[in-house]
Amino acid sequence: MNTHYKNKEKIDKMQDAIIKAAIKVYAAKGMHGIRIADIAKEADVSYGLVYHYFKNKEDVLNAIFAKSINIFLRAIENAAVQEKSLEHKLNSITTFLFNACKEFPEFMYVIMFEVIWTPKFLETRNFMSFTRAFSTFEKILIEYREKGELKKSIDTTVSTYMFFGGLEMILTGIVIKAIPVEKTEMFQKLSNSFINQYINGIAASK
Amino acid sequence: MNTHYKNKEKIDKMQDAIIKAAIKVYAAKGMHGIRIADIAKEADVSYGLVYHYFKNKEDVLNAIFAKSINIFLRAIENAAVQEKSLEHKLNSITTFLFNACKEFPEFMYVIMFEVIWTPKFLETRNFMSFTRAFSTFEKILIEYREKGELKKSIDTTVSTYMFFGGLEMILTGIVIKAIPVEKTEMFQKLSNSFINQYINGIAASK
Amino acid sequence: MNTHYKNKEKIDKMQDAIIKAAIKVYAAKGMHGIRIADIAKEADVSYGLVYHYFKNKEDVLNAIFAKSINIFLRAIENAAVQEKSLEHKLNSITTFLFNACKEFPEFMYVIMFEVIWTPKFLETRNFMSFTRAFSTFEKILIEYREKGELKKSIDTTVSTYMFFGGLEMILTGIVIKAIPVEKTEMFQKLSNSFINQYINGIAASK
Amino acid sequence: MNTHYKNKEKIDKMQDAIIKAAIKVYAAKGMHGIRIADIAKEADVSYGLVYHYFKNKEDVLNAIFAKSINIFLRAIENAAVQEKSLEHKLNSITTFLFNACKEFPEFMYVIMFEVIWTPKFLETRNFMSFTRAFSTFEKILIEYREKGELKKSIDTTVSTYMFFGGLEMILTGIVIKAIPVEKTEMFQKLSNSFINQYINGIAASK
DNA sequence: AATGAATGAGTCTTCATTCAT
DNA sequence: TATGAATGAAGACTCATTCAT
Repeated sequence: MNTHYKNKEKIDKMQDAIIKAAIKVYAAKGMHGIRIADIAKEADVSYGLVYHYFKNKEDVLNAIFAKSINIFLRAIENAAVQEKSLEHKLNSITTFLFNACKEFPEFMYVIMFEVIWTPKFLETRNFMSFTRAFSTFEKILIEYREKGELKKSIDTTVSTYMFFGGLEMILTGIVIKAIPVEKTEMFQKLSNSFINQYINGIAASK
Repeated sequence: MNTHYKNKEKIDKMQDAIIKAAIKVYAAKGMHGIRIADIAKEADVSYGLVYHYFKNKEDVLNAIFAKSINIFLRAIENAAVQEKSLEHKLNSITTFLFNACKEFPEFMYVIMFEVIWTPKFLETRNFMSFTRAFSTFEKILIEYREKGELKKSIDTTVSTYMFFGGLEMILTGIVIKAIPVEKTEMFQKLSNSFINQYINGIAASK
Repeated sequence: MNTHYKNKEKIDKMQDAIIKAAIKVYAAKGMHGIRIADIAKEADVSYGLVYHYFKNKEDVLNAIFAKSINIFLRAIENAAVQEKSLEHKLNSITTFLFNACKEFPEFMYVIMFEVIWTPKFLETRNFMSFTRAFSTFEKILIEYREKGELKKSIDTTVSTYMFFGGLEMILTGIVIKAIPVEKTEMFQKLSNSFINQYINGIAASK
Repeated sequence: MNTHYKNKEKIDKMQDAIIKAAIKVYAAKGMHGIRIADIAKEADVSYGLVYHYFKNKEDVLNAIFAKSINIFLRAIENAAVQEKSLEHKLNSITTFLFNACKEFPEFMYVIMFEVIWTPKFLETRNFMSFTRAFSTFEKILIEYREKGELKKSIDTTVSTYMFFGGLEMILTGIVIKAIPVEKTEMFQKLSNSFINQYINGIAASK
């Protein structure tokens, strides 16, 4: 009865293993340097097998993107719905991403470097994911501006871009080790500095 | 008058034409999608000729980078030496880059998307260029913090990354037309919003 | 029975088939005229497949050499260890090579023309093979000179070079059909003439 | 009046300079490694100029051969017509070639390695030159055999091949420095050893 | 006569993808 | 399922040759 079900599980597990391997290779060789043969070797399967689980290379690439981008979106959307202060919401986003950097640096490397800025992804439906993330965030800002917690004068679009741009650059700095992070507490310090400065920049003056 | 001199000029002109074509192709196809044949076609020369002016593909890529990165560095270093207020300095950088977006969007596209974030460039001597830009900027912040114009508490590294990250993201938004800029004045408005929020975030409270 | 073993065999067989094809092409077009595409066509495989079995063109060329030179070395070293007269030893070498000419003329053509005299092979480790062959042969001469069977006055180095040079030239003559060999017996006659004259030239006078 | 004549001279001089350069390149890079650009650089002219003096690459190659082979032929044919003993004749040939090795090693390298054994040259009219050299030499042997100075039993074809083969191998040994020749007298010693052994091998027993 | 910029055919090599086992 | 042999399209690069100056 559930042979079928079991197979489905197996397929999912295999696909996941291949995507994980693909992300590693992606991190090491970049979007265009990535080769099916390398992915297969990293996943310790034959390259022929990759074609059982994915239609073609493009399909693997899309899977990498889909898996990666979700981490981002979920963090933001989770934050958006919380009944908390703006600072809490921002903190929830940054903490999540800083933790990801700490725990899956390779993964974040891929998000930071390859997935986000590859023109290919910006043009297609993938772009929508970012658009959604940005507009979800902007809505938070608008909400808090209307509550009077943020300056009336701020350009929420600019503020949104500054948030993601600034955060991304710091994460990148960490990932490429231009910003050294020896102790775990450092992550929290960086996160706090970032949020403080960011909120100071837009908060309504008391 | 001087044949030798003329030839040198011709060569420079040709190299420049090829780099320009290369940047266009780069903008359209990305770092790895770029093909010598396309560059040649774009420059309206045979692909064999590209090899008269450049040793190989790598050489062309490096030339693109060298040409691109300079725009960035010069803007920052020019700003650093001006005897003006912090706001003026930041404005000088942003204005320069916003103008570049307006006048050479393709060019900026390349800088934003390909050159800056390509792992290849982050590893080698090219990375130094960015390091230099970042540290030049950080020195400005430190200087003004010591003058008492900025909060003692700011982490200048975080602030530096936020500046470049935020600026880059906005420029990117413009370049990919996610941020629509119909009128030229818009550039100034965006620039002002950005600088205001940025300085508000770090300025010492009066 | 053992799949792994079978694969190894298959690989060896395929490599050998490609080398054989390569030798044919080599014989027809020479060291530099040889093209991977031609080898593939001769072996009746796609040129992509050549790269499954060999790293690159250089690798194929080296394989040709390795296969070719061995025929030579073995003949000489086998002869050296035989407990027989000098005449027998020389005969053993010449017979072996004459037979090779008869049975694998293309193969010998490659050895004679391309492998032996290609500067590329003279420079590297390949040269060592020849050095070894020559010095193995010279040791035989020295041994027989000390036994008193050869003139004390002979310069064994010159004699060694004369042996290989003379033999090579005759083999070449045969291979390019400048020396016509209609009947098999002719080989023995040529071989005898060569050895007689050679030994007469160096034998101690009775 | 003799402007025309002068031009002819100039042309000859230029052609010769280019061929000399070509031989150097030939010696360094071999038949197929040779490039017009290299020849031009070696001759210190533009590569375009090569096409003023030679129709194409093939033409240059042929010129190299023609110039090279003549050295060989003249030595042999001069020897043939001398009214001297066989030993004298052989000595005249070997001395000439050993001297060439001493004085123009690059030149001889080309003859030894590239020109002689390149299949291309063996097939066409160039082959005739060698055929002629060999048969001229064989006629000398036949003449002396009839005079009773050489064994009736020798196979003059084999003897001819042995002469050229042995001589070539020794010259090659010298050219590639496998046979070290520190002092000039060494050449004479090598030459003597060679001729002695050679003649011993074929001379009628007294 | 002389130069070297310009051309493009020819080759090597890589790698996604297919398919027999 | 799983393997890896086999295929061939695609692209970098070389170099003989032409031609405007």
